[in-house]
Amino acid sequence: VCVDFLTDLSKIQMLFFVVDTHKHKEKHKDKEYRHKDYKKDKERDKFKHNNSEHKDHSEKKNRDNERLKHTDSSSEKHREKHKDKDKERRREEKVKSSLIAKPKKEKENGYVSPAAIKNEPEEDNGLYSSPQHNKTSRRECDDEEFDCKPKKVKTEHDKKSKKRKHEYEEEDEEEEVVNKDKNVTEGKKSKKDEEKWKWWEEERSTDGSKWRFLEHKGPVFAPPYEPLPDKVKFYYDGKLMKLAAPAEEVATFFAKMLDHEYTTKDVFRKNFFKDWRKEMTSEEKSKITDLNKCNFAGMNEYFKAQSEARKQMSKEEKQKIKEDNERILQEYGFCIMDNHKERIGNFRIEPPGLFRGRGDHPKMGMLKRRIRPEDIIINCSKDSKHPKPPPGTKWKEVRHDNKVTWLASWTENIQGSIKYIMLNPSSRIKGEKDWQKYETARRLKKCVDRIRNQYREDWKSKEMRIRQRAVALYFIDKLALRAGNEKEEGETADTVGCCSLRVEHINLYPKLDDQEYVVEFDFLGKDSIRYYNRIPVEKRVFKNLQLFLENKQPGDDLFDRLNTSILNKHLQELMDGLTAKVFRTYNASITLQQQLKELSCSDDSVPAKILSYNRANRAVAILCNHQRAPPKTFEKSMQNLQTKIDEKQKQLSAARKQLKAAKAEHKASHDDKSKKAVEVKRKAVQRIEEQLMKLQVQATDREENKQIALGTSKLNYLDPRISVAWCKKFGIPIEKIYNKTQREKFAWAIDMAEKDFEF
DNA sequence: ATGTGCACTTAGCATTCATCTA
DNA sequence: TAGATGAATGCTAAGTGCACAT
Repeated sequence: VCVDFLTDLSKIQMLFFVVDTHKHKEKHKDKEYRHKDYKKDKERDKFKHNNSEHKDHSEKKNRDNERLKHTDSSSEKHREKHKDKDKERRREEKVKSSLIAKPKKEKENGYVSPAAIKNEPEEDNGLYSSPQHNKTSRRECDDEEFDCKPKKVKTEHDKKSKKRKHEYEEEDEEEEVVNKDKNVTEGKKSKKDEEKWKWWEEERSTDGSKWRFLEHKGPVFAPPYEPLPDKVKFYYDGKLMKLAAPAEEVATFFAKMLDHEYTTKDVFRKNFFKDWRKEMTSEEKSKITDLNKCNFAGMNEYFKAQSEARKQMSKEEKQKIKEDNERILQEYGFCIMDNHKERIGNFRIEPPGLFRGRGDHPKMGMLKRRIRPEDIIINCSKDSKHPKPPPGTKWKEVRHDNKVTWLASWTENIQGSIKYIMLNPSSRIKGEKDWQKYETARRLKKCVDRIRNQYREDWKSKEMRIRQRAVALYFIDKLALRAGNEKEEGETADTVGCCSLRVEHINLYPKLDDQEYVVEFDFLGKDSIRYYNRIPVEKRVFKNLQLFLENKQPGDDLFDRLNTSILNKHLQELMDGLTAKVFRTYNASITLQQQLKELSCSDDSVPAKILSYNRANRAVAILCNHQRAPPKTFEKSMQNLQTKIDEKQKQLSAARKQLKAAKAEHKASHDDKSKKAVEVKRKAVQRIEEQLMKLQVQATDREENKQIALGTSKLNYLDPRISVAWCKKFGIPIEKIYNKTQREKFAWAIDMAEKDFEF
C-alpha cells in the first residue's frame, strides 16, 4: 500500500529534478569545496551537461540540481579591466547630520478607503491624495487594492475574529510550551494582549508618516571586553607574549575562528593582520610583523573550554542566564508605537568582530569596530521619554523623524553603510508593508499579459536599448532573476543580477541535445550563490542575445544600454508601483498557487497533503534559486531514517502475519474473544501502515530538500493568504505550515484569508 | 544621464532550543 | 538523563529602489 502510495505521489508532479546522489555526493561532502577550484568545476559541469540528458520536464525549472556557491576566478579579469573606472572610495566618514527630515514625496499607501474618513485632521489631509491614485490614468490594475483594503466593520467583525483568534491560541497553548510560558515573567501577558491588536482592520495613514508616537529605551550594547586570564598564552615566533587589551581583543576574534575556513584565506589573513596592527602598541607593532608566526592555539583552546563549560552548567545557572536575558528583552526588546507595545527586531548592537563577507569578498577579515553610544543616532517622538545613553556617554544625535521606521542607527566601518534598529516582522509597520507588497504583485497579475505582449513586441524594436530592456525583462519574468543593480567594484564580492550580467555569464547553443536556442546561465548572484541554468528560449530572444554579444569581451556588460533605473522607470510606466522585484514576488506566489492546485488531492492523508505543500513550496524555491548547504549530517540522518523505515516494514509484516493468524483462529472458533483479537490486530496493522507511510513521506521530503531552502520563499515571496486559504480548504491546521514566529508575522493573513482566497 | 545616500527587504549561515533516542 | 538531532531563532550581509544632487 505504502509503496503504491509513494509511486503515485511521485507521478503526480513533475517538478522534480532527479536527485542523483551518486554523482554529486563526493562534491558536497564538505562545504569547503564550494569556494575552491571553481574554474575546473565549471568546465566539468559544462561537459557533464553536454552529455547528460535532462530529466526535468518542467520548463521553468529546467536547471541542474547541482548549484554551488563558489568563487569565480574570472572576476579577477573583470576587476583588472575596469580598474580605470574605479572611483575614489567614499570611505571617509560622512558625519553629515541632517537634523530635520527632508520633506519627501508622499509614499505609496494604497489601502485607504475614501468612504471611511477618520476624524484626526492630520490624516484627513492625505486621505484622498495618495500619489499613486493621482498620478496615472491607467487604473486597470488598481481595483484589487480596494477589494482588500481593511474593512471597517468594527463591532460585528471583531466578535467573529476574536473567537477565531481564541481558537488559535488554545491550540497554541496545548501544543506548545504551556508550562514554561507560565513561569516566565509577567510581561508576557501584556505582550499577549498586544498580539491581539488587529492593525489590519484599521485605516492607514496616507501622509507618508510612519508613526505618530514612538518611545523606546535605546539599544543594548555589546558587553565590554574582558581581558584573558594570565594562564592563557599567546606566542609569537615561539616566544611567550602578553598583549595589551586592545590588541588582545582583536587577537581573540581571530583565535575564535581558527577552525573556520576563513582563517586560511589569504585575503582574510591580510585584512585581519593589517587592522590588527592598528590596535597594537608601538612595541607590539614592532615585534609582531608576520601573522604566520603567531600562535593563537592557547586562546583557541581557552574559548573551546569556555563554551564546553557553558554547556556543562547546572540547570540553575542556565535558568538564571535565561531569566537575565528575558529581563533585558522585556526592558529593551519592545517599544511603544502609536499606543501599542511592539516587539523590536534587533535591539542589540552588533558586537565587534572580524568582518565575514560572503563569497570572494575583498574586505573579509577586516575589523568591525565596537560601536559606542557616540556613534548612535536615536529616533523617537519629541514628546516621548527619550532613551538614556549609558552613564558618562552621549548619543551622537537624537532626532524625531516620523517619515522613517527605525529607532536607532549607526554607520558601520567596513562599507560605510548605515545599520538600523527596526521593529519585528510581526509589527504593524512591517506587516502593512508586507501586505502592500503582495497587493502590488496581485495588481501585476492583472496586467502581466499585457506587459508580456509588450516586451515580446519590443524584441523587434529597431532601438537597441529597447530590445535589451525587453530581453532583460523577459529573463526577470521567466527566470525570476533579481534586478541587478550596479555595484562599486573592489568593495564587494563580484556578483551580478539581470541588468548587470556580463558576456562571460551566458553561453548560447543554437542546438543542444534535442532542444533549440538554448541559453546557459552561469553566474554568482546575491550572497555569491551560483545560478546555473540552461533554458530554451524563443528564437527572437536568441537572435537578440547574439546581437548583444557582437564585438564584446567576456568582461563586458551583456546589456550595455540598460541598468536597473532605466528598467524600473519603464516598468513604472507599465503599471503603477511596478519594479523588477515585483516579478519575483508575483511569479513565486502564482507558482505556489498553481502548484498547490495541481498537487493537492483532498483524499490524501494529512502528511501527504503537507508533502504536496512542501513540494509546491519547493518549486518556488527552485525558481528563486534559494539554496542551502546540504546539512553536514545529511547522509547519516537519511540512513537513520531508512533504518527506521526498514524496521517499520518488518514490524508491518509481523503484524500482518499476526492478523492472518487471528483471522484463522476466528474462522475456526467463531467466538467473541477471537473476533475481538482480529479487530485488535487489524487496528495494529493499520496503525503501523500509517506510521510507515509517514516515515516514507518524511524521507522523500527530506531527500528532495537536500540543497533547497524553503524558508526564504515562505517568508518573503509567498503571499501567506494562499497558504492560509489552502489550509482552510483542506482542513490542515495552520501550525503544520507556519511555526510560531511565522504565524506572528502572518497574523494578518491568517485572520483575513478565507478558503476561497485567490492570489 | 549619472552618482550617491538612505531606508528598507531579502538572504544564508551560526547558534540556540526543543525533542527524541539510547 | 545525556547526547544527538532537527527546527527555530538570531545575526548581519547583501540586495533593491527611491530621492535628491550634479
